[in-house]
Amino acid sequence: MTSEQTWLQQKLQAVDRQAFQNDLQSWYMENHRDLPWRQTKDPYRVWVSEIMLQQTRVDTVIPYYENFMKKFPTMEVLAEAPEDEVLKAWEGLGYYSRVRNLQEAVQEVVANYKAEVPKDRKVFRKLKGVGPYTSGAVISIAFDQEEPAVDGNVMRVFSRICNIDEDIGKEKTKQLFEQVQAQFLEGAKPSIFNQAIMELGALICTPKSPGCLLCPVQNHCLARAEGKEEDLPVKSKKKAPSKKTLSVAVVQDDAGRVLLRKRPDQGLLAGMWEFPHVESSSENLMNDASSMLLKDHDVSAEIVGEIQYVEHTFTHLIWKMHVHRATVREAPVPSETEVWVTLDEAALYALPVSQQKILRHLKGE
DNA sequence: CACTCGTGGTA
DNA sequence: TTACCAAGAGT
Repeated sequence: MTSEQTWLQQKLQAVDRQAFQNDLQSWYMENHRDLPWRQTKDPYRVWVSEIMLQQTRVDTVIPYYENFMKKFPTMEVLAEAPEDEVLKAWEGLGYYSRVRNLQEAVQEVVANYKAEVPKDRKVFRKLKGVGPYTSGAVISIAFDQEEPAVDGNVMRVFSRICNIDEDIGKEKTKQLFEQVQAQFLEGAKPSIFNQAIMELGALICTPKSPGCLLCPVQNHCLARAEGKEEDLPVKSKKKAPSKKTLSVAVVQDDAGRVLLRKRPDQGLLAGMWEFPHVESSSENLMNDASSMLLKDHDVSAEIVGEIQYVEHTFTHLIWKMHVHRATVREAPVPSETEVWVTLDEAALYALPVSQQKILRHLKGE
């Protein structure tokens, strides 16, 4: 036995895991929220909910989930849906690769697994967008298998319960907590237990000022016993987002239609639609927009001037957008990645929030 | 490992 | 206003 395993065993032996299970599961049965995806064990629905919930709040997800399941009630329907329609259903939810990967994975399941979600975690794990957490979550919740599913809640709760001060930002730490959770899972009701840990993290064992006085497992908590609950989990700080100055062109033809283009299918905002823009220095905004339009869209336009300034912050990036109006007499022929549309029609395309800010401003003028 | 990849809520 | 956060995965 390695020293690491010995260290872990000491941590685990300090907690009565049997009693912990009982107290936690009883609490969950009495106190859990009645969320839409908890009304079913359909693995497809559980899967969709887990993808949506990645890095996203429950309150945000609920309306998207309802709409998505209404539009794509089965894996067959989602598999055959046009990608633009799927992206539109995800508009505003962020991390758009999630839904592109989900559709690709669902297509794979329909084609190669008789439209049934694989019950083997390792098989399910191979699908696009299904990582260490999601594989365990869907398999344990939908199929009630004893598999760990380590998310931020799980690491926060167990770091406090077991007084573990490893940096939860590290990949290796996540693997450590998979071992911890696997130990706690033994003899539990997997579907209940895993959801209960996450529910506890969401409602009681919160990042800031945890509700220890209301906690069903406060008597099992090593951090609480030492008054260290506010100091855990340990998490390294993220670096500040970098800034980019963009020159944006709202190109309008004689009929009042504007040019939208589709972003590449890789990288930031993949597959979403946008007003054409180019990274620019703040001194050459007009010229850079003009040459971008000519080079990328074969459009010779007259840039009239700046009509809006918008800042939009991503997780790791800040766009400082200088929006210009430009006019052309006759719109060129559209392509796969270019459309000329009225402002009302523009709303039918999947637009990220940054572009919705611009569109709203145009409509308000 | 470190970085990319969104958005809206909160202190 | 800044900073951090919320059921992570891909590269």
